[in-house]
Amino acid sequence: MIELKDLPDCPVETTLFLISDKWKVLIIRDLLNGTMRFGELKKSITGISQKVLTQHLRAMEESGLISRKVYAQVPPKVEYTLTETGMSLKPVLDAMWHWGLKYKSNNTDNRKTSKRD
Amino acid sequence: MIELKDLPDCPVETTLFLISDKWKVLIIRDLLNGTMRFGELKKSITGISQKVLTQHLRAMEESGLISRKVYAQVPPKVEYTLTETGMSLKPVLDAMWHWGLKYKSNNTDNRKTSKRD
DNA sequence: TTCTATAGTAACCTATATGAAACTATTGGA
DNA sequence: TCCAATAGTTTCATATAGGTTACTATAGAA
Repeated sequence: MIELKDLPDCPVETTLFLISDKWKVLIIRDLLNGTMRFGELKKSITGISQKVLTQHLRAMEESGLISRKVYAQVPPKVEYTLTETGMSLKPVLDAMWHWGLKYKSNNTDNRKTSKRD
Repeated sequence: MIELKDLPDCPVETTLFLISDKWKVLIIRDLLNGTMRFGELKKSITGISQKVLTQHLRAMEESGLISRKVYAQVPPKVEYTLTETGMSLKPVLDAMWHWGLKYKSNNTDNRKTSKRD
């Protein structure tokens, strides 16, 4: 379990400590829409390898962002769900969503009105 | 200059494309309080090396997040300031700030009420 | 009996990020 | 004359992240 003393003083850094990672943010983005199985995550997150996905899921479980539920069946079925803590990251992701949209639309506008290329 | 076609479809990924990086976020955190000189940033961001700071500042200039102003004097004086685009990341950083605070306080509470260690 | 599906793990290799240290330019001051 | 100060750049070494492939378990279906 992560301990308080391991966390940076600055709250922004604390957040970065837990999710300053492209893959983790993308996992959260997907799980915000609900529980997913391992294979679904792998399909959904373009470019992630099985190893890296597993590593990040383990780390996020460790820091209390997601929970892992194993079904005792064959072939295996494992479901990942955001914990309340993980869910509470929604405002962060929302802010990123809005900013990303705006950045792209600004880029478009600049291109239209720009005098040089 | 970064072009629209280089950006991912998902707005969250677009944001990550530009700031999914601990150092960049910390630079933005500092510059949200106003213009800073190179040396001030270096002092303020614990653990960053000169080389890495320079690299990230260059990249952020490239993506239009910050502007760089060189004063023609010796010893050199270079100031970095968030552009409007960079400034518009404040809601993202704010959300991270709040979340970081909450995560830490939850961690404290859990520790107090937890039955096992 | 052999294949399929799923969620991994393990070993090995490569790529990327970062760190450390030396070096640069230039002016004013001791 | 030589040093301090600032904002770098360059080179080389290392650390961390990620990629690839092979391997595992096991119930049920063909």
